[in-house]
Amino acid sequence: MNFSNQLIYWYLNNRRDLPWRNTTNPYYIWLSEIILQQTRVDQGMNYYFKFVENFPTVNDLAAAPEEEVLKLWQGLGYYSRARNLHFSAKYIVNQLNGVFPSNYSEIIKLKGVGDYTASAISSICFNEPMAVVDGNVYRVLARYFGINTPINTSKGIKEFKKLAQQLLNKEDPATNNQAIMEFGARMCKPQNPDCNSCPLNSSCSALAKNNIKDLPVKEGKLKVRNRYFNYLVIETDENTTKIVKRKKGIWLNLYEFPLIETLKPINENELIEHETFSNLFGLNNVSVKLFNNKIKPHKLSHQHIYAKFWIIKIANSLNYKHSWEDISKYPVPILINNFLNEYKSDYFF
DNA sequence: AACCCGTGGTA
DNA sequence: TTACCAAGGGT
Repeated sequence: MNFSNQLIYWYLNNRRDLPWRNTTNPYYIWLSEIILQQTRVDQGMNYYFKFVENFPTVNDLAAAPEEEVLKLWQGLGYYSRARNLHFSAKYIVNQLNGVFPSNYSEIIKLKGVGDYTASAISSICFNEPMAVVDGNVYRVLARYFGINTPINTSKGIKEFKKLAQQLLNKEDPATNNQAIMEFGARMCKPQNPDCNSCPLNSSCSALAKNNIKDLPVKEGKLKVRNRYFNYLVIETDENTTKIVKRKKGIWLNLYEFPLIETLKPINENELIEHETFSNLFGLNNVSVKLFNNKIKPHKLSHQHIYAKFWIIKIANSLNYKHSWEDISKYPVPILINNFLNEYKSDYFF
């Protein structure tokens, strides 16, 4: 048995029964693939159920306001996935008469769909012989064939795609693609792979050379940027506050409290003297109190955000019309959601 | 090519 | 605790 057929044989005896494995409806496969980008199955599962339930068809998704889509996506991260998903749903309904594209070259035109996702959908739903190359495939191929080309270079991307395509079982690309990914996720894991019970252990290069921990090779290291956020949590006499929509960068189109970002941590006096602060409150009589004395950084892939939540009490409620109950309807970053849960738990539970 | 975009699990 | 990184894609 060749490499791919051994993987398929293993897969047919070891596959998990996942909800998106019981359908070839391209809309559902698309949903699952977008949700699972850079996301573990355990983390994405409930989101898949939520999306299928709230948007049973691509028409339902297209008809929803973006805020509703982002709210359902809240907590999953990489929110451009949700924005692109929604954009592409509208494209399918308005430009393609609601018919999901049925081949690789049309599928990859969808926003948020790259080579991996187009290969996955076209093979699983339409039996098109396009090999998927995700993190699992890089790892399995690099180890088994002893390839040390860095996987995050254009050379590596081409090399692994070509090899995966050569290895692909063209009779059953759907099963082959899912087999190699499942194999990478559960047998040839990043740490502590189960080499003892691996069906390929007698011919694996990395096992023979004892360099499993060095493969796959990744180039460069991402640098983490520190940012200092000062959120202005307004409390008016009428029990209202204010949130605003983010217009750029991280958490685009999600909501947060009015923000003053600084290059270094600042204290209360520096906050009050800040230009943005005086522009907002002018000569109004406000009281300021820091909610979180202990600042725990909110860690993203390449940013550490040190957020202070300043409670601003003000009599005038003219410009601050959000009730605290309303805020739970808006999509917010986890950082904001965690604060809300601590600060106004009465309203949310 | 280099950088940006989240959150949570694991060792 | 830090570091890695997960069914990647856009610019």
